[in-house]
Amino acid sequence: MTDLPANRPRPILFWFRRDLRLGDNPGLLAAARAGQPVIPVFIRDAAVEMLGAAPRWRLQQGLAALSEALAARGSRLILRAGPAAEVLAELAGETGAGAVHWTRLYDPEARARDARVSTRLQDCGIAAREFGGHLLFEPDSVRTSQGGAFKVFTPFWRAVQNRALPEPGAAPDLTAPAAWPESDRLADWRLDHDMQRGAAVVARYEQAGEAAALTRIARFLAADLADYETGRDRVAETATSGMSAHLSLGEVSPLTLWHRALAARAEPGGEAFRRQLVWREFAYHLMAQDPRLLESAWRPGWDHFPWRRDARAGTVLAWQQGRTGAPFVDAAMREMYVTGHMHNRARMIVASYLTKHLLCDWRIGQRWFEHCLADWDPAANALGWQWVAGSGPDAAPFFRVFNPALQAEKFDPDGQYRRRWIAEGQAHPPATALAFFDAIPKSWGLRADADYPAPIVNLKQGRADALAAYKEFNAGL
DNA sequence: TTTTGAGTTGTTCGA
DNA sequence: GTCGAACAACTCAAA
Repeated sequence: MTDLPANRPRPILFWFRRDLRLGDNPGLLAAARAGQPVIPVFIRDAAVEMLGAAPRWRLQQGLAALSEALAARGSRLILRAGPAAEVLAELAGETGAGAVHWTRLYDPEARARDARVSTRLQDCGIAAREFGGHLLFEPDSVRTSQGGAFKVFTPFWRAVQNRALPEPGAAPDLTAPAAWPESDRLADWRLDHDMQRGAAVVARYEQAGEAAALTRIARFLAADLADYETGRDRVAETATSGMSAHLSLGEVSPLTLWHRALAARAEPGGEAFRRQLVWREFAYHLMAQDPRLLESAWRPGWDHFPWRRDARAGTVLAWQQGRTGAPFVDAAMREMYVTGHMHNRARMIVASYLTKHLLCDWRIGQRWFEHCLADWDPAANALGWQWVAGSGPDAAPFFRVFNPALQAEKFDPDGQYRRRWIAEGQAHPPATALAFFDAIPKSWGLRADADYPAPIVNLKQGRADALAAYKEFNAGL
């Protein structure tokens, strides 16, 4: 950075990570308001390499949308690959940038990386500034009366439900630098590579980007919020907010959703929806408190639960491939494979089936979801699995075993959801059910015109076995 | 320090 | 069909 004009203002780098939006992005707004050119950058670093196939594909969609949104405002998204500290230091050198802004993240890998980046930048005389925006409440701002961290959801909810929150920030105008640095081409990154045959199928069902998020939430608020408490359980309907992937990549901020739900004045649904946003907060607070939430049982002793091992490997495969013979479970697993999403209630049912009827370690399910879910989020996924398995904070009691058949009667009474995703046995299966066979690897050897598989486990027996295993485990705890 | 009330989403069984 | 109880005890959070 020797030959830079001395009189030109030094640009600010804005490092996008899981905040792929222009509106209500405090770090971006601060950069724009500083009156200097802003250079938006996304880095393909180890955190991107570690993503599962579906979330990495979804990231590509999100980056494409962000890039387009920036271009529409006369800006650009600069793409670079490599370790973030090196890339940012280098980019600052090329552009003469004096500061880097980004939005704070909370998982242990991101925190360690961001600490390294800060140090490296400061060593180069570049300011590193971190902003909030991924959460409604910073983890250390929600405390019990004794100053500790909440471990039960309801008191956590009560502590925050009436808090005044700032209004979301506007999408800023971004001043372009005198010259743009080089950028990789998004298509060359091939972030869709691991999806193979599935990428084209999932693409039919996914709308990525900030504009899509705002359109969808507007529809949800107008049509489904008032009846959210019961509507969100009917699995064949599109009565949920559909915000999970948008939130995961930060295409919309939780603050924006919070305020729009309040403004909609649709109770009691509005409160139920805000509770769901706070569940996301709760997961992040627990992860920030103890990152081991992501990999081991939160409840002491539960890492020694007698999960079944290799003898039942075939059952895990059947679960993953949607051929357990329990129609609700199979429909849900196929929905996930085809769309990259699974209805919230269905997630509980397939998780209960895996951990209880099949007595498989919850981490097996956690990893498969990490591979398949476009909306994958480290904190929410870990908490969800531990909650169902019984090893988590505020978890469901172990004897609460979902019966897939009964759940289907209650929440898919006319069988629409099951018919939508299971082709076998239907004379004219819908395109959704057939799409599964286009998406799966050929090595699975499944055919739409085969017979629907027989149950791999008797529901009554599976439940009894799970309760017996739990009882024995609990006696020795 | 002790006490008290409560805790996302279920199922089954018997009256 | 409907309803309440049992399923287990334990930990959390506040008074």
